[in-house]
Amino acid sequence: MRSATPSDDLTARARIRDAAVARFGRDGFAVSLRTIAQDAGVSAPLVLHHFGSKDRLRAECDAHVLATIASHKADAVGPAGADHLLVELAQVETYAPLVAYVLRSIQHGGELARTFYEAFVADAEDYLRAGVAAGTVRPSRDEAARARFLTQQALGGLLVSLTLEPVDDPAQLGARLRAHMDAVTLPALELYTDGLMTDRRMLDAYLVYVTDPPAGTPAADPRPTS
Amino acid sequence: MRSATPSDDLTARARIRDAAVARFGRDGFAVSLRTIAQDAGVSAPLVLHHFGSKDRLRAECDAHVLATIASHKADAVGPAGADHLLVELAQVETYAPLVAYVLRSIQHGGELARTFYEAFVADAEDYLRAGVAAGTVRPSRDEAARARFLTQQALGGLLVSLTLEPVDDPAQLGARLRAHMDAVTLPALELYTDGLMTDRRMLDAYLVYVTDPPAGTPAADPRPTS
DNA sequence: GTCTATATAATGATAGAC
DNA sequence: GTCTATCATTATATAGAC
Repeated sequence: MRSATPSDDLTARARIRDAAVARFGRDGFAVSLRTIAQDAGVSAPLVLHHFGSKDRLRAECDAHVLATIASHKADAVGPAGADHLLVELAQVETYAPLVAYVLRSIQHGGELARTFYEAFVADAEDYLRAGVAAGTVRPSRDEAARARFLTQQALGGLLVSLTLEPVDDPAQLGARLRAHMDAVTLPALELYTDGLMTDRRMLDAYLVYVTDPPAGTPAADPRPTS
Repeated sequence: MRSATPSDDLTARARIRDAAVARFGRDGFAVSLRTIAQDAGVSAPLVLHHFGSKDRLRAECDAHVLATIASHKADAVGPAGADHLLVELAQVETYAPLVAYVLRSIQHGGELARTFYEAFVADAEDYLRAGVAAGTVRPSRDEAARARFLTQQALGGLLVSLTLEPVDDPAQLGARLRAHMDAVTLPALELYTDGLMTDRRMLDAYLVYVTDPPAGTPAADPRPTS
């Protein structure tokens, strides 16, 4: 294994790839190849010599980020949901750019985003199932929908927070995400512990509605949309 | 009052503005002025003649969307949160492009996004306060943080869903958002009614931690981050 | 593998006729 | 107010020397 020190002691190809991951994550996918080349200390055409096109460069970044995070997932997995994993990973200086890239990816959509999202949903489902089995988590009438819902909201909340108040210095991403967790932990734990409502009327009304829909109204389909 | 039929019987300036709102909402803010001009049935330089620059055109779109939605908010306000308002508005054909624009705006960040977000948070705070006063909503240890949290998550969930599975035909935005609500209602109502946990241990542990933080650890600041 | 020089296409913006 | 013609800039991408 090599030292994890960035940019030193890497093939130009890898240096370009890392620079691209960092820039894409920092500024979005509209950054020019020139900027990336400059970051990597090479000329713009060399980027294309190695990767063929901007799209293929991005695809390679996707693959690299996916593989790297997947391989280090086992380490970081605590009692966590989708957002927790990202927040914890971002604390490690080496992984922060990858986390930024993942978040940019989800913000913009695309294949990698869906892949990560589905993996997060699957993780959540596992974690919730274990909780239900252990008796610490209440069962749901639709476990799959709940896992999807919780993941979507947690990830979305993180994204909204980060989009509306962007991180200027990439080195501060970890601190920024930690601040987000700090702001969110109390209301989240309150909600997860006691809920929001004082009675069951709304839930009961919905359950009646969904089993016996009023005429002319299509029955609500509890299948996931995304 | 004029008929609401789009594109007909409007000054060129207004037609351009509407075309820009629709295009920006549909394809994002990277669309070219030429495309917008074509949609409006005018030449590209005329767009600049009327608005000066692309940035000022976008600013005008922001202002128009904000004013229009604000003026029709009173109508649509039911027992709703941030997302509910947008979903309901998107059912009305005339407002769907404005909703798409707002969502794009939040996805990309910027001034309008923050303005809308803060308005949504304020609405949620009002609505929750009324619920607490009426005895239908449990009180929170930090009402402001809870309003922010719920708004952020609801809006973020909507955004993630829409980003990962984008709407192709703009006319279907309303149906798409309704499908999102359908997928989300059951788990949301379950969570809001019964919570997620079967005991209070995690919440109690956090409350102890936050009032008496372990040495060396900075006390968590429950202030909002965004 | 890496560069300089260049081709090509698209964008925001301007000039000036009508 | 609206157009056509055009400019300056920037983007991705290619050709070919070293």
